[in-house]
Amino acid sequence: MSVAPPRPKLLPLNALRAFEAAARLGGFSSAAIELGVSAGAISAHVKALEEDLGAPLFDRNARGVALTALGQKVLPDLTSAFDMMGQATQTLRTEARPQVVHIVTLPSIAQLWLSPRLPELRLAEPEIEVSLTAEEAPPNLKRAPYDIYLFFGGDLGETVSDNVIFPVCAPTLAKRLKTPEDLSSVTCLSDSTWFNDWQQWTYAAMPEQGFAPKGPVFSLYALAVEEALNGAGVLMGHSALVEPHLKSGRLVAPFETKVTLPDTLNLWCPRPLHPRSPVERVVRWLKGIG
Amino acid sequence: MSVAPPRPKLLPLNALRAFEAAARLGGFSSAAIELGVSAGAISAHVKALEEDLGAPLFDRNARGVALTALGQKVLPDLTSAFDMMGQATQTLRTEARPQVVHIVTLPSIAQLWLSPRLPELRLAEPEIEVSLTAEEAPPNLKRAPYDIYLFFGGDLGETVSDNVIFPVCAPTLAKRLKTPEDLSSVTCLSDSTWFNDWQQWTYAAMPEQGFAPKGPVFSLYALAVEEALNGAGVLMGHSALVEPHLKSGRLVAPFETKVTLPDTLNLWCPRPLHPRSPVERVVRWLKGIG
DNA sequence: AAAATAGGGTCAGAAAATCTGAGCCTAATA
DNA sequence: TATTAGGCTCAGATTTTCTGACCCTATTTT
Repeated sequence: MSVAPPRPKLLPLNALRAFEAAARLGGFSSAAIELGVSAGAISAHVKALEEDLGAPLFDRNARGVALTALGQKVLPDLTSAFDMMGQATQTLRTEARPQVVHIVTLPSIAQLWLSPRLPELRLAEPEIEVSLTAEEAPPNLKRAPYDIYLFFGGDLGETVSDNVIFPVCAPTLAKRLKTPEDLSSVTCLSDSTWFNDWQQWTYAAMPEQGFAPKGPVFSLYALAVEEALNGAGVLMGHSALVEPHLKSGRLVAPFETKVTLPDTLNLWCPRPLHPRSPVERVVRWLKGIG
Repeated sequence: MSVAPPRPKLLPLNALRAFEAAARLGGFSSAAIELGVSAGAISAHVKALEEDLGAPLFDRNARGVALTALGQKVLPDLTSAFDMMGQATQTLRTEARPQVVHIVTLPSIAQLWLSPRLPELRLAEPEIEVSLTAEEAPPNLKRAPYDIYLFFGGDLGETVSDNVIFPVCAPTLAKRLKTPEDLSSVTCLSDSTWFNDWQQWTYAAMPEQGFAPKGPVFSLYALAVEEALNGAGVLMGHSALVEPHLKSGRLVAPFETKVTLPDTLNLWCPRPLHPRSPVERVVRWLKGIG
């Protein structure tokens, strides 16, 4: 027996959160993404926690980390605690400003689909405030402070819009495109996260030929749309996202073939919808415009 | 409807903890004590939280703060969440180092009662490590990382030692004290938190006379004991705390009258005791020496 | 009525925490 | 043999948090 140093401090909440995320997601880098910090920050938090405790929580391998028995034992409780905390803070936020509806979606949807339609909502529901956040991937449902998630694919939620793709371009460029095979002679604009779109469509339009798009790759779909409007090349259009430009005639679809992707645009809400609540009203409106 | 600024950040955990403590304890200063920071820190945390939320959590009055309806609504959930978190972290700590037993008690008990007896425990249970923390008041049971609480009074737990008080002093000084009335002619040492002891005892020893002790007041009982050993005055001795000195003869009790206070030294454990666990073994030992 | 007390607010400066970014390491894969 | 994925470390920068001193207001006490 010995007398340990006095004053066992409480464990730091932020370090616990880092550990919980790393343990739940199975790695420091995933945790870093979820919490929006660098992996080094997670590593430091976990290390601090382990030093506080005097026992390791992870076994480190070159290929990643694995929970120790200790880590496995406490993870479920810790996760529940943080879930509960997330629930409570969400309630707090909702009660504090009930008129604000927090939507999170892809940057492209935010900019090309939702944003142009918001004035209409503003007219229909003047007392509702929409907070719109763009994320490349849907954040943790139980933790993040959003009321409405709008992403392609996933099992949750219900379809708001089909995901139909087909090439589009400026009218001037369209004159040079008679058949799909002509695509190999022009610049093809791509979005980095949807690079496969070209494969998908050309497989349907000209199944007997391989096709590799030649042209710049954009990290933001909206940038690619901008370039297409400028006549810089042919873009694989997503129906929901290019529809306004098709209507206005600034973009045209040179080919007949359209491919419907299985990953539709889905809407889901982590919390129950109260009838006539602002969230419910926005959801209803979103379903209506899909 | 309007589009609010993007990226609603998660609410800061530490600010939530500050708010929860302030709300539960009914004031910023109490929260500051519980969390071991200054009141200004709590104030800042709550303010930050309110700004994040865009709604007040407290109504400020000159005499203190009162929860708003919003604050009242979310407090129970938040408290549960933090309780759960405390529970989880406690499990974590216990599992990480099962051989460590965390005891929290008054500085006087730690120094004068427990510390001298620890070598005995060290012999009896060599593989147990005791972490001993001194606090003026018992910390929040559900949150603080202690296994054993040892304080005077309170409704919880069970008595480990009676609380009997009577004047003590160095033998040389004792010669000048024949009757309790002689106390008015000598220096009376007091402990600031137990200042009433003199009242209690003199009421029993000489009920017909008022008595106000003249002499220095110490913030630490152990300091007062030290002074008494030096012959600097008469101290109101607590049986458990001066017993070793009485045995060794370095202090003597000049009067017969002893007063048993209702606030006994109580031991309690916030968590269930597992048979033969380190905590259970230390508890058994503590009860044995009381 | 004046003084003392209790509880908060605010501010500047100080201290501590946290984060990043670059480079290193290891094992698995190509 | 590269390359990749995943982590580690460290220094330095940034942000958060804390303190301590001061002010303010309403009770309570004198």
